[in-house]
Amino acid sequence: MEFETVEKDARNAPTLASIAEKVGVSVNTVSRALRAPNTVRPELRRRINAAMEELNYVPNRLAGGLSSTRSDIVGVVVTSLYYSEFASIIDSLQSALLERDMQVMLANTRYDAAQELRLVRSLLSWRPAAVAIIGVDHAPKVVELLKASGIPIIEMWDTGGEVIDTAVGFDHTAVGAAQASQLIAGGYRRLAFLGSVRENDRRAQKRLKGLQSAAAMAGLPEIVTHTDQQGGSSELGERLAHELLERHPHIDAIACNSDVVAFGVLRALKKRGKRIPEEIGVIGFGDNEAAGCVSPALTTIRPDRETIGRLTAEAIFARINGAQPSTTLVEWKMMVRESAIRKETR
Amino acid sequence: MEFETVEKDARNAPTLASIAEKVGVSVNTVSRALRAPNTVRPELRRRINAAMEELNYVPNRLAGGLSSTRSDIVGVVVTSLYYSEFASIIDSLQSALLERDMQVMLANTRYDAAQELRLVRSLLSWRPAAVAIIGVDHAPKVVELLKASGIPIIEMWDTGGEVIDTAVGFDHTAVGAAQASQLIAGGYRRLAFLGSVRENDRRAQKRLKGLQSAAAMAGLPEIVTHTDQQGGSSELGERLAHELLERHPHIDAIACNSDVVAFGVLRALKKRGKRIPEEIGVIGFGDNEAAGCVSPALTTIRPDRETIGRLTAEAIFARINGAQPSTTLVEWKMMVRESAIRKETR
DNA sequence: TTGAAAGCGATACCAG
DNA sequence: CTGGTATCGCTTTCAA
Repeated sequence: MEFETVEKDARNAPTLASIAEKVGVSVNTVSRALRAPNTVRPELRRRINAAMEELNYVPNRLAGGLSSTRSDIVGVVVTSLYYSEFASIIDSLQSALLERDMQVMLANTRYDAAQELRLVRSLLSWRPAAVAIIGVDHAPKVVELLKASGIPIIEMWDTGGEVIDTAVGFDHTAVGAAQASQLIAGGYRRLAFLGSVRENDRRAQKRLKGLQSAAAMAGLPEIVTHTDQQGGSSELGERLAHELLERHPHIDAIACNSDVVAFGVLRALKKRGKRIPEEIGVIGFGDNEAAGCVSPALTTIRPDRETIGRLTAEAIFARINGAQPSTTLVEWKMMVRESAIRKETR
Repeated sequence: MEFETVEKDARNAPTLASIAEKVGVSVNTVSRALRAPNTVRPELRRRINAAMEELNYVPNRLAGGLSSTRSDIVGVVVTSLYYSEFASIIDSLQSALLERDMQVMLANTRYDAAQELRLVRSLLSWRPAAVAIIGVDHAPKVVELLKASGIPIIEMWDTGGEVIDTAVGFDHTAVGAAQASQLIAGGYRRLAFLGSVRENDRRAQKRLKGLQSAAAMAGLPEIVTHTDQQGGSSELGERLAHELLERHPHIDAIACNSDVVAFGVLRALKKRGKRIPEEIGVIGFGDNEAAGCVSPALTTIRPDRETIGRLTAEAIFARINGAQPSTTLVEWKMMVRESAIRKETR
């Protein structure tokens, strides 16, 4: 007689085979009990489930993914995790993916193109079911890799230009134009654009372009821009605002590239004794959770992040089920608050 | 003579075998060229790299993970993605993990215990190299699963109590006590605690406990608490503050469970004509990016999130390399601003 | 320095 | 409804 001692250490997690053996059926049956329960006799199914419960069985999805050549991972690439810029997109995207038991694998490029390439490559090595990525402007190599992967690619947040596959976002040029219109309607004419604009932040560049075109069309003087590569923060906004007003004291409205920067701008203006919105107007972008809590309350633009996340998940499901690529425009809203209305507009 | 036509469609990504064949070596050699380059003749290595480049080879880490029984995935479990609460932890954790080419797989429980169990199980099915999870209070089943996994488990943000393996965080009871001390030092005596406190948010409960003990020790009257299960927002803060003052008009200081809620409290108080900080003081928790931008600027507590993320990554590396479990206390700082100093303290 | 062969833990197809 | 068997793409001994 022989004894077989099986060392069941932690790295020796139960497998389908363990539980098949325990129940006295084939591996195959156990696998089916998991994926297609009604192809297995109820009583057997019960015993199998009991065994899984008892052994604390956790399926190995690496194995599952390998053999089925798809992985239920969704690669998510964002350009920053600062503040709440994309958190709520990730939040809603993830919670929608949960319905299909898909996991988010997160990558953050920090607006670095080289990093983006590296991260995309890295994500693809997990054979994700889809990739959701911020922006529609990527290095050629990134586009090539994503296209070659053959999986659904959802570009989020921005739209327009060359879309790889499917896009869910909005037109940032229009947002910039809306900022201009709002300021003009508020009674301002000498506009400036200010904020943190990274080299690779094409969205910010589009917003600036929209702002400039709208100002030009309204016959306003050229827009003064004062930006910095450094990450957006209220400290940056404060510094930039001081510098801006030193050089261009005649400015009467400031469009900011983000709300957090705008917060700093408000602080700087108050320190300089400028009355907002009477002497100078301020508009932001993003609708930070505090935008309505600063004083004066900040007029800004609120992209519907929750919807972007949800529609991205839906686009992924649709594409996986064979739907055609598409581009979906998502709403944004002008949040009119106190900081940008000089005169009563009626 | 025979022709072999290999359909190279998207689902047919190049494998180690493809490039082995192309170069005319064994699969094995290619694999080593990738993982241990200096065990391969330089010239051969060059040809292999060239072939990989040409075919746009992306390794299949599902296969790699399966055969090596470890996966370079780090499961990260947070309780919320609202605002900036944990974004910066994720940010720094991820960027530190990148050095070892490890990926973050993200899960969000939204303070739901059942969801946490499901998500942890799901993460474990990817055979992660480690799991980093917010909090030290988990359902018994969650603890059992995490322990049984045999991988490093890093509990972040909180410390104390039963730690599964390793913890990187701070003592929330002490934070609550510090809020009390700060308010007392600011000249206030009739304190209230207000905010969004989910059933499963043990950290908030600890902070409240700390606040209560410190108040009791200082001989202050019992702390009035007014909380809600609903998610934290400035709207919630505003509503709760109004309700609180209706019922307890004598309150002279409010400790808030989060800055965003505090923002709403400030708004409510101003609407009610209360002068801050003269008539009533307010203190927050979290140091939201706008805390210094509201008026009056919010006194609050700033946990060092960036360090928590980085130390978590280091703890993961250390544990993988055989180091013992440990608990690391991370600093937090009282950010003294205008909202909580009634009298000059010297 | 290189290669052959045996897994890793599932899934898929085809019989029975 | 159930079970065998071949894969999936890579890592890992062990020889050569």
